[in-house]
Amino acid sequence: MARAGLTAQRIVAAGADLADEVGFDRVTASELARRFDVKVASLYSHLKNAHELNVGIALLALEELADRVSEALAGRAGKDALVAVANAYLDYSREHPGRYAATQFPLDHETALASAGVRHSAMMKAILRGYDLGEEDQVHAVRLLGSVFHGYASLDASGSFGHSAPDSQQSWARILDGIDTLLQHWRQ
Amino acid sequence: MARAGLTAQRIVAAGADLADEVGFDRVTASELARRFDVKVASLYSHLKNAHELNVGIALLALEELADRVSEALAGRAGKDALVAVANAYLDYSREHPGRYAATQFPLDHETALASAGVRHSAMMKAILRGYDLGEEDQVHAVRLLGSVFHGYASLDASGSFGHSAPDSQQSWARILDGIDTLLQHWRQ
DNA sequence: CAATTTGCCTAAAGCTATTAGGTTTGGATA
DNA sequence: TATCCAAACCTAATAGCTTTAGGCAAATTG
Repeated sequence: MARAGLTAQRIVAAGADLADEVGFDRVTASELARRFDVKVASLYSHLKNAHELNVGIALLALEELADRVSEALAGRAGKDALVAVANAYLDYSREHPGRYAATQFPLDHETALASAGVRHSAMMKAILRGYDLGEEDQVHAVRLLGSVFHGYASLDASGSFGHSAPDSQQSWARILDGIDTLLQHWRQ
Repeated sequence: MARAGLTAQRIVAAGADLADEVGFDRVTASELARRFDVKVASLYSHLKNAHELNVGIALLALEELADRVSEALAGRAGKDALVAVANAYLDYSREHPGRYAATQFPLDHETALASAGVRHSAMMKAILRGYDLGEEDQVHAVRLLGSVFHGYASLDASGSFGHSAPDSQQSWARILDGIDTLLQHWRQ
């Protein structure tokens, strides 16, 4: 019989698609095998185990998201940059809920250092160039941005902002206004 | 043989403890059965299925957390209230990571309405009494608070703020200062 | 103390993950 | 072109988790 042409890459990519369809936590090697019309064991020639599959999806998602953020950040500064990056995160989490969930998958230190997570930190700091913050305040501000972006995306995805007026988009705009103002006046 | 004295309540409570030990996503009926020294099938006389177990843990955690927040909020206003509530969330997520993760478990609309989630919304709004916000801005502000509290707790738990200086606690204080200021000047 | 309900058990089927070892296939090489 | 070999895929088997069905024993109740 013809070969399926499996690759760690292709399996991980299919896993990412599956995650967006059914949720990151429901990605199983069995289902992927079914989709490739292949026996489950065959996947294990390409992946050490299910954990490695999850890590792969996480890394893929972090890269994709970093690319989008990078694109959003290019040629922008100050509030423009803030809003563009914030929307890049929120849009990604909405378009790719499974992939976005994967970005939260805990990576061991070494893997994390080699991941696009590093680019994410750098880009968060880059946003702050438009605001005048000291070295230490930058760290605090990056943590605030991370919390707001991730927290909002997470609650938005879980439907917490569901069907109560005013709609989520308005709150998001208002919150970003607020964060912008806050960053401008960060120094007491 | 003597009976174990199982109850839906007891099983859910044990599940919550297990969640804190090994993570919410690794809570299994099998492990709980082992802990009660009982066969797995026996649990199914008390719980419809594994999903119901997860929902139970989520509801338990939401109640506990609401109690803590309520306690923190009592007799406080303005920034005092903000900080106390924020710390209630963060402390709970640190002391009970599994339970905290459970609070994020998606509940169907009906269950959510009957849950302590309602108290949480109310208490968030209560924080804002100390700040002078219009009806609509309150919704936006509640969403901001939710995002920051949850986002920070989530990233803190995942170790994102891990071992890089300055430590997480300082950022948290600084962020709450910022949010307080922001709420004071929310009206343009 | 008998009757009935309730609690827990045995048994079984259907998933998923993982490992070990065998066979086929397709491309490289002689 | 014939052969070889490594990679790709398979069969088979073990083990754990979930869920259902039906049975026996312990508690409760009259």
